[in-house]
Order: sequence, then structure tokens, then C-alpha cells
Amino acid sequence: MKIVAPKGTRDILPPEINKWHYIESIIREVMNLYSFYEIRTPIFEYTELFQRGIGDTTDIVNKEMYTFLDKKGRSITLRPENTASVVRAYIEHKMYGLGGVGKFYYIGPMFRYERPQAGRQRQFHQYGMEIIGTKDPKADVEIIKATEEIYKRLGFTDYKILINSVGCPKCRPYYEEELKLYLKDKYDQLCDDCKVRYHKNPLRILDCKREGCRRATESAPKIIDYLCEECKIHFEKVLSYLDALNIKYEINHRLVRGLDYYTKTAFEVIAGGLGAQDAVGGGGRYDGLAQEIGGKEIPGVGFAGGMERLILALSHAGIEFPREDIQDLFVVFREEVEKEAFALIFRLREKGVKADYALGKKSIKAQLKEADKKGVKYVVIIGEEEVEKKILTLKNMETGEGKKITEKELYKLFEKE
RNA sequence: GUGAGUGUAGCUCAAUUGGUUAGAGCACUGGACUGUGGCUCCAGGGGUUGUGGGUUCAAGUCCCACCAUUCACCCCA
Repeated sequence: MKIVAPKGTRDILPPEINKWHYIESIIREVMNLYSFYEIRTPIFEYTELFQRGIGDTTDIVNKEMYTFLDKKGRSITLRPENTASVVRAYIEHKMYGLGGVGKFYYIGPMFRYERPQAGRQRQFHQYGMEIIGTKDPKADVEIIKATEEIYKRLGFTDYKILINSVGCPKCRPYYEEELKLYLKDKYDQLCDDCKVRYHKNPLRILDCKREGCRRATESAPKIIDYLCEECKIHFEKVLSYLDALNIKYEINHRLVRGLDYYTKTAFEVIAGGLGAQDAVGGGGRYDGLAQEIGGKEIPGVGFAGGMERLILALSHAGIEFPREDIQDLFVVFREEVEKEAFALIFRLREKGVKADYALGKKSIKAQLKEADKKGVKYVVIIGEEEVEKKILTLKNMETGEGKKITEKELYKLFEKE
């Protein structure tokens, strides 16, 4: 049996890796500009972190985690997301003791056991950012602004920001009661999943896509009308700061997100051209998360975006990525002088010239053909005559012209660039 | 976890109601052009038709199972 990559995983190969490098470099550039600093947490954590952090009524925890026992019988889980880990690290290293607010970002693989489809894999990659240690609504907006800035620098415009507030443990229960009261005589119209949600997590009924549930909740009460004073003011401030920065958004009363830790601000970015999996990113505030995983009360807000989905959306929008596989120079040589040519290649590289050659090719013709295919502008040809006279033949592949030059002159040609 | 579709060369696809040695284009290698790429022409290599079983004189084609993959549900990035 031939061994292939596990279901839902993918090899990222050289023709595509430039997209990753490019996007990653822009993320790092913006994050650095906004004073977010990279944090790298473990790929696996104790299962309990996610059970308590994300919430054990969520689908992510219930049916999508890669969980196993290690050799000492400890329950380990491959991270399905990174926010819980970052908050855990923040508490573990007592970073609140450092005095300020922590601003972090990350890029890395996440794991969820799901049936793969367009824009959905079992191992996928997220980039994300967190501001931990403040309740200030400006933090919420800074996160959204940073996200937008990344898109802007990538030339990506085909997206929409949806925003809502999901309240807090003080006001949400009131709304949930209101919602249940409203849905009481519509209970039979709900799908089986939503009947369970009615009892366990009624908010989730709002984002069910089924026709019956949609109709049942069509004129349901809106959570923003039931927010407590603190949540209400927070939401208003977030919206006013967004307006001040000219960030376009859409209030969506159905937006609730699938992770239990969210409080107050919840937002999502959806993009065109992604099929059914149209969320390129999402985030929100999680003021209760730190307490949930055993720390003191430390507020936070964050965002996570899917790398694969972003690449899909960018490709769909026709955005081009810079190539990184073009050489400055190709060295073509006759077999009789291969040692001299081989040495020259490394002298060139030492001078910073990105020089390459055709491995395993024999004829001049085949070597030139490869240079042509690789899109190289200059080629140097070496044979016995060149070695004897200590001279090189330089060929410009665009014009087809050739001329004789010395090695020194060759270095000079690439010095200016 | 549920449903539907698709598996033929590295890639994109052909192959009559089941019929003889499974083809083409692109790509690859070489030649025409003994040290000069792109264009053209010629030649060549490359397949256990996803795997296993069944029906049949005969299976790429029909049936079953499994595997992979795609899309959708679900969920989310």
C-alpha cells in the first residue's frame, strides 16, 4: 500500500510556498508596526485547557479534537485554536506582573477532526492576534483595524466585517430567557440540533442555517436590546471608534460564534469566492476566559484568520504573489570544464549573486533550455576556450545577444542591483 | 457523523451497445542544429485503468465491497 498524506492534510509545495512567505511577511510587518509581538505556544496542550477554555458544549471540543493519552496516561490534545494557549501562557508566566497590556500574534498549524471540503482541512493554519489585560474598547477596534491593514497591504478588498455583541455572564442569561420565551411556541419548527441548543445554548439557534430555524428566529428579540449597561456602553464605543477610523462594518444580530469564551464584542470577516466556508477570520472579546482556566480575571480580545482560506480568497480575487524562484544568473558549461564552472558558481554565490546551474544535464542546449524555462535573464557559458583565455561568454536571454567579459566585469554587472 | 459526485500517463481528457496491443494534447528525454534557449518538425520513455472480489467467451466500461478525493450538510478559520 502506497503511503499518502493523512486525510485532511496537505503538502505545501515550492510553487505555492511563495504565497505563504508573502502573506506571512505582511502579517509580521503589520504586527510589528502595531507593536504586537510573536508568541509561540506548544502544538499540543492538556485537553482540559480546551475543555474549560473553549467550552465542552461546543462542537470543537465535543467532536473535533485530536485527543490521545500519552505514555503516562495524560490526556493530550492537538490545539484546535490558539487563543486558549496564549491566555494560558500569559497567566503561567505571570505576564500581568509586567505592568502593561500584552499584545501578541501567532502563525501556525491548528487541528480539527472534520470531514474535509473546500476551505476546510484537518490540519490548517491560522494567524491571529490577542490583546490581553484591558477592557478598553479601543483594543477591540485595534484588532479589527490591524486585520484590515493586513488585507489592505495584500490588496484584498472583497470582504465584509460582521459585528455583534454577545453580552456577558451578567446580561446574557436574561436575553437567553427572553429568546427561549419567544421560541417556546415555535419549538416544533426547530431542527433537532436546535432543540438541543434550546436547552443548552439557545444563542446558537440564531446562526442555524436551516429554513425552519431561520423563520422561527426571524423577528426574535435582539441581544443588543438586552445588554447590561456595561456591555451596551462597550458596544457603542466600539462602533464609534470603528466609525472614527472609517472602518465599514455590518451589525449582524445572528452572529454568535461557536466558542463559549466570547463576551461582548464578536466579529467575523466573510469573503467572496470561498464556497460554503466563507469565513476568512473571526474573533471577539473573552473577558472570562482567564478565570475559566484558573487565573484571575484578566480581560482580552483577539482575532484569528485562516491562512488557507485567505490564500483561496486572494487567488479568487486575482491577486498575484511575488515570485521568489528567479535566479540572477545561470551557469552553462561543457562537461570538460565542469570543475572550473562548479567553482565559479560558488565564487558568484559568495559575492551574493544568486547563481544556479542545471544539475544532471549534459548538452549546452539542454542547459540553456532549462535556463529559459526558469526565466533567468543572464547566462554565462563556459567551455575550454573560455577557461584557456580566462574569459566568460555572457548571454542575455531576453535579447539573445552574447558577448565576452571577464569574471570581474560579471561581478560588477550584479553589484548595482 | 450524514448525503451526493468523481477515480484512465506527471497534468487535462478520449476510448461505439462490454470486443483484439488503452489513445491524444501539454509536460519530459533525445535528434534535425557535433558550443546557444524560445518557433517548427521527427522520434522516444512513461499506465497493475484507485484496490480487491464478482458477472461474462471477453471488463477501463456492468455489479459489490473497500480506499482515496471533491462538493454539500454540520461546524468553523
